[in-house]
Parts: sequence; C-alpha cells; structure tokens
Amino acid sequence: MRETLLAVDGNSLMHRAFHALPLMDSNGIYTNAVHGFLSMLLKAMQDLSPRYIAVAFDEHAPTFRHTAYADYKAGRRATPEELRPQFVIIKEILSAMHLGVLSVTGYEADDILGTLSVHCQQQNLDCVLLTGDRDALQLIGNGTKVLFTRKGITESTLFDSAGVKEYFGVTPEQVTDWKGLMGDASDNIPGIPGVGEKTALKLLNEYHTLENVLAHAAEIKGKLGEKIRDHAELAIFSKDLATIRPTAPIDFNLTAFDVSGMAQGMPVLKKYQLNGIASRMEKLGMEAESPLDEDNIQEEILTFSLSCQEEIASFLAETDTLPTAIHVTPTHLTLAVPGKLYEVILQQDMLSTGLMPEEAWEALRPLLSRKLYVHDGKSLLHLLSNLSLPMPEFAWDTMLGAYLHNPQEKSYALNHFAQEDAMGVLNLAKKQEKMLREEGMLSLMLDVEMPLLYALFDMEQAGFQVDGQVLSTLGAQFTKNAEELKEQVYALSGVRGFNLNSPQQLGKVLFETLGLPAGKKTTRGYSTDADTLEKLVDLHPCIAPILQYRQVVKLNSTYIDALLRKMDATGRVHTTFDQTGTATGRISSSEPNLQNIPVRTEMGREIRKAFISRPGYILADADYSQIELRVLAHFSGDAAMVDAFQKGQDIHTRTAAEVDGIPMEEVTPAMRSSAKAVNFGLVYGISDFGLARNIGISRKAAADFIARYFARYPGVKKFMDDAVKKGYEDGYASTLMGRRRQLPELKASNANTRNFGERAAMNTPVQGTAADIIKLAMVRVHQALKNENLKAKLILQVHDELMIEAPKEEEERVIEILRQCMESVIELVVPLVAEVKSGESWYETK
DNA sequence: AATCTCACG
DNA sequence: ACGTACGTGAGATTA
Repeated sequence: MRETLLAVDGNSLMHRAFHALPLMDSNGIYTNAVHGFLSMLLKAMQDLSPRYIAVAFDEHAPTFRHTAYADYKAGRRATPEELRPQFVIIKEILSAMHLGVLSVTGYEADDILGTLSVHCQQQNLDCVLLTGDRDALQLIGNGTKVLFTRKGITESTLFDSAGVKEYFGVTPEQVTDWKGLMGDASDNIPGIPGVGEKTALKLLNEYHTLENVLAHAAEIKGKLGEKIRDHAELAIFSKDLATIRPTAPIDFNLTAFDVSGMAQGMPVLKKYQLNGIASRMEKLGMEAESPLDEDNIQEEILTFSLSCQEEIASFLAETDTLPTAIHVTPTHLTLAVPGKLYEVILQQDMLSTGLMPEEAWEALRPLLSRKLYVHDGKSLLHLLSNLSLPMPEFAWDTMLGAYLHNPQEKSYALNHFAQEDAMGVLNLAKKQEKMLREEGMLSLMLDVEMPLLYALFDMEQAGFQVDGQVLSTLGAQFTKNAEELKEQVYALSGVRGFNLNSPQQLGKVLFETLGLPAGKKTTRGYSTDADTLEKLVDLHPCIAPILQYRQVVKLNSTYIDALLRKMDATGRVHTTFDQTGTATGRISSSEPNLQNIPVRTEMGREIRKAFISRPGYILADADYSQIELRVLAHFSGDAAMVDAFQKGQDIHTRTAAEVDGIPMEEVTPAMRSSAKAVNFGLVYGISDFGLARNIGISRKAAADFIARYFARYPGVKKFMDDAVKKGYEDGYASTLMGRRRQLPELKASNANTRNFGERAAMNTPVQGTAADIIKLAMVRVHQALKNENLKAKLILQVHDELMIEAPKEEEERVIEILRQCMESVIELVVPLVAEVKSGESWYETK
C-alpha cells in the first residue's frame, strides 16, 4: 500500500478554526484556533492514517511589512489581533511534534502545498491536502486528493477528481478558469464584474476554458458578452492570480516529518493546557517518552593529557541547559578529532574570574595548533579572551559557510545545520566546502570572510572611546529643548496633555481636532511620519515644533541615553558586528548600532563630538567616494558614466548636464540635487513612483526624467535589464566576488512580490559588490597594521567608511595605509577613490 | 509581538 | 492590475 503525506494549509485551517470556535483562554493566552486546528488534524489522522505530516504557512516578503504588504493583506482579510499570536503557538507545537512546518518568503501556503504534491508524485506517495481553500482543488489528480473542511471544524469531505466535478460542477483543471471568471473576494481576486458562480459554471460548461470563453466572446450576446469583452485582461489576470505555482524552493526530507515523533509534543500541549487534545492523542496510542538517558550518550570523554595524532579538530563552546536567556553561558568546551571527542568542563568561577586552571590550559595548547573547525568563531574568540587564553586560528567557520550558501536564513544557530556537537561541525564543514566550491564562493570564504572574522573581533574588542561628559551635556540641552517644544505644540494646537510620542494620539489631534488634510494611512489610522508632516508645515504653526520635537527626542533616547548605558569602565563602547545579518553581504552593527550615528542634521551631528580618540591618539577616517555608482559604472561599462569617473568629475553634476543637455557649468544646485536622487534611485532599482515621492515631483515628470536618463546612459539601462533577466534565469543575484542572494520572490504569483524581486535583482549586485570590496579592504588594512607592528587599530566600519584609532606618531602612515589598501584592493574600469581625514573626534573627521 | 517612526549607508 | 525605491537596528507605543 502506498504511504500518504498529509499536507496542511496552516493559514486556512487556523482562520477556519478561529472563526468556528469561541475565544478560549489559557493563562490569558487565546488558544481557540490552536485547539480547533489540532482537533481537525487529529480527525484527519484517524481517517487517513498518514505516514507523514507537513504544515505550510504563508510568508510574505519582509520588505512589505510597513507598506504594500499591510495594504495587500488589508485588501484580503486582516488577521485578527486575537489570532495572530496563535500562529506562533501552533508552530511551536508542530515543531515539538516533529512535524514539518514549512514557509518560504514570497510564497503562499497553497504554493507550498502544490510543491509538496509534486514531490509526492515524484516519490510515489499519495498526497492529501487538508484545507478550506477552494484554490487547492486545482491540485487534485495524479495521486493528490483534497480533504476539504466544511462549515465548522467537525465536517470534512475527501475530494477526488470526480467528486469535485460532481459537487462543484467543474473539473480540477477548470478551477482557475472558474476563479478567473467569477473572482474570489476573500482572496482579493477581481474576476469579471457581474459574473458570479452560476454564470461562470454555465460559460465553462459551454467553452471549457477561460481562454476559449474569451476567444468566443464575440458570439456571446447581451450585457454578459459586453462585460466579458471589456474585462478580458482582468479575467486572465485573475486566473493567473488563482493559479498555484508548485515551484516553492523547499528542500526537505520527508522522513523528517514522520508522525512517529508526535508524542514529543505532549509537554508543549500541557504548557498551553490543551488537555483535551493531549488525551485524544493518548487514546490514539501516542505515549510521551521519557527523556534521553544521559548514560546512553556515547561520547568518549578523555582528558587532555592524552595526545592525539590527527591533524584537524573542531572546537566548540556548548551549553548543557536549554538556552532561555539571551546571553547563554557556555558550560563546556569540546574539541573533536575524527572518532574522538574531548571535553573541558567550564566551572562557573572560571568565567567570572576569567581564569582557567593551568593544567587544563596546558593540555589544550597542543590541540589548538591544529586546523580548527568552528561555528561562530568570533564568539568563541570572545569566550577564550575572557578566559585569558591565546587566540587560535580557524580553518573554517561553518556559520560563515552557511551564510554564504544562503544569506537569508532566519537563524544561523548550529542546530539548524548540523548535529549540535563538535563532530557535527566537522561533517558540516566538509559539506560546505564542496558546496561553496561548486558555487564559486570558496575564495570569498577563505580570502574574505574567514580573515574578516579576526578583524571584526579585534574591532569589537577595541571599542570606540566616548566622552560621557559631552553626551550628558548634550542630553540636558536636548531634554530642555524637548520640553519647550512640547509646550509650544500644546499652545499652538490648543490641545493639551496628549502624548506627543504616540502617532495615534497625534493623528487624532492633527486630522480630527484641527481638521488638517490627512495624507497616507497606516493600518492603525493616519500616518504622521516626517514626510507627511512636512507637507503640512504651511497649514498650521504647530507642525514645525512637532517635527523638531520628534528629532530631539529621537536623538536623546536612541543615542544619548543608549550610548551612556553602553559605556564600559574605561568609557569605551563595544559594538557587535554581525557578519551573517544581511541579504546583500554587508555587515550590520548592534548593541549599540554604531552604523547609524547621526550626521545629516547639524543638531544630530553634534553627537559625533562625543566619539573621540584616547589621549595621545587620533582618529583616521576613510570614506569610499561614490563606491556604489562606481561599481555600477564598472558593471555596465556605460560610456558616459565611466568617462565621468575617469575624469574625476562630480557624478551628480555630470548626470544633470547629460539629462538636461547642457554644459556642466550651467547645472544649478536644484538640478544637481534631482540628478543625485536619480542616481540613488538607480542603485535601488528605480521606479517613477519612488523617484516622484522622493523629490516631490509628479509621477509623470519622474517617468520622463528616467526616460531621459536611460537615453543618455544606455549601458546602465542594459545592465538593469540584464540583471533582472539573469535573476529570472538563475534564481539568484550575484556580486563581483561571487557572493549570491537567492531571489525566490521572482517565482511568486503576486506581481507586487515579483517587482520587489526585480528591484533586489538590480540592487544586490551593486550593494553586494561594494560590500565585497570594503570587506577585502578591511582584511588588507588589518593585516598591514599587524605587519608593520603599529599600535593603530581598526575600530569601525560603516558600509563605505573605515575608522582607525592611531597614536599621533602613526597618523601619516595610517592615512597612507587606509588610502592605499582601499583604493588598490581591486581593479575596476573606473578608479576607486578613498578620502581620508583625521582628527580627535568623529565630528572633526567629517 | 507587532507597528510606527527614524537614524545611517 | 498592482504598489514602490535598496540595505540595516532601535526606541516608544499599542495591543
């Protein structure tokens, strides 16, 4: 007998369960949908006895979080407040049950169901899709059936092809034609206006497909024919929307979703007081097992006095309790050579005193000279540093390997990729080496990311000196200023006592009490962002002080207060650089984030006066000039753009001159500023709408501007088109050094999602290559400082900027090293230019 | 936990 | 037909 995969549309079932059941409360947490979902799942299991279960959830492109996504969702059905957190709970439970929980950015749950059904066909499995969404009916056939939930949660019907025809009047193949004609309000599919279920059925009975209906539209009489002819394109679009694309990039091993592990979810069920579900599971013969017996874990624990002959080893800091806190304290160091595992237990006092017993360290020493394989080497270096141990060298970091293979994983925790022990790291590293070689990223790994890890470690350890006095004084000034501004806003608006920090309350005052014209809307009401408010400054005197208040309060809370809190005993702040945090290859900075210290306004820039060099030292700060546009010039080979950089011209002035067809001397500041916005837009994957919004011109004027730009820079136009084409062909975008970013959005059925993917396809090679370049420059600078035995240290990177703190006497040499390393790191068709300035504060170096 | 706003390149 | 610039991190409010 063939085995069955039960594939569940998680979103559909959760919504259905939520609406079918009254709100239920467990410790103040709503669990009605979770309860209903599991109830339906158990019922389906009883009926079908599946061997495997996987549950798919929608996952939209993160960029749409604030804008398009919110609107798009609102157009369909907003997820109720009481339901949203239940998705987190159900995923927790399903994971604990060792069932598949699948979601892919840019794909809907039914796309994943479609993909699963195709996998099943290939693997000779039966597939049953559990859903309440009629869309899924189109997937029936070739061993796939649909278990369709009816009203409520207790009834469901198993449909095969004949069943669908009998019940709905259409075949599975006709489901998309059907939807194309009649639409579906709940899915935001328009269909042909005025065509409902009955009319659609009649048409399909006669013409069989939507395309055929449209082909014969001329012979359909009356108002109906007219409507079909008028809305042919809309119908095709609707059909397209309703069509499930079984191409979600999921790679999984079905055996991982075997139902035999379900009982392990018992503790989590108890946690949410889902006792009814738990007892039903027990009746189905699922017993909770006792946890693994420690004695059965077969590890050979030896002491370090034994010598070992193998050349390689993995080195790992582990914890033996579940990580509950954010900062997990390691409890032992493990070191593995093939076939053997060594372990050092870390006593609590070692960490607090920063000392490790001499004999333990003596035993470790010979092992640390091996080729060490690690996961998250930078963190390990911090740990060893706290224990006063010397810094070993790593041959491979599997966290970085995983990042290069796919820079968009949600987490790079070891257990997402390998058995969570030292031997797992060795196995994983071996696999990664092969993968990265095949993908052409081995050099990027070994020559850029691996050495960069040490540079970043040293930078984090060095920290940046902060003058707390300057910050406090500035903070007091800002606080006083904020009070005054708040008072002004209350007086000028005539409304007192509302919370100025609350966009919701502010919106009410501005757009209801004062009756000012509202601009954009957000999910919660009126938008009050700076863009919107700036349009209102001339309409009411309270707007200007509101904007100033916002600015001052932001500076105070995000920079002054936070930085003061992060200073160590010597007055330095130590950021954490995340080498695996971005989709494009950039690094990010957090706790505190030193990559977004204010500079654009004078008041904000004042904060940089607090970032200083230690006594006797200076700061040397180097900026790449227009690195992204230079990369674009290199990739596109565009004659005019390359010419501008080769001649050392101001690129924005040159652009304005080109587009307006005038000599560069006649370019006005306003013209240059518009051209600058276009140049920025190019790098982002330009759109007329975006440009219009950014510089406040009409969409038509922006479109015209872009057209004229591309007429003058045809090479750039071609690069953009090719980048998108390449994205569709390869499924990913890549940089000069071979870094990749997958573009699953290009396969989405949602046009909006695809457009996003296209812009990412244009932007990623540019932003990513710039990231490659500065990373390699950092490695070179770091090495140069070491080679020359300088005391100077790299302390900061801000995407196109490198900062060094150096003794005064090293100033000249360090400036030269920065310039030299940054400009010669790679040869493009246009020169790379780094501008270096030095001073005693970050403010002075700008 | 999600949303809004805003700081940077 | 559809809505938008690309990439981040963080604080305050709201639910």
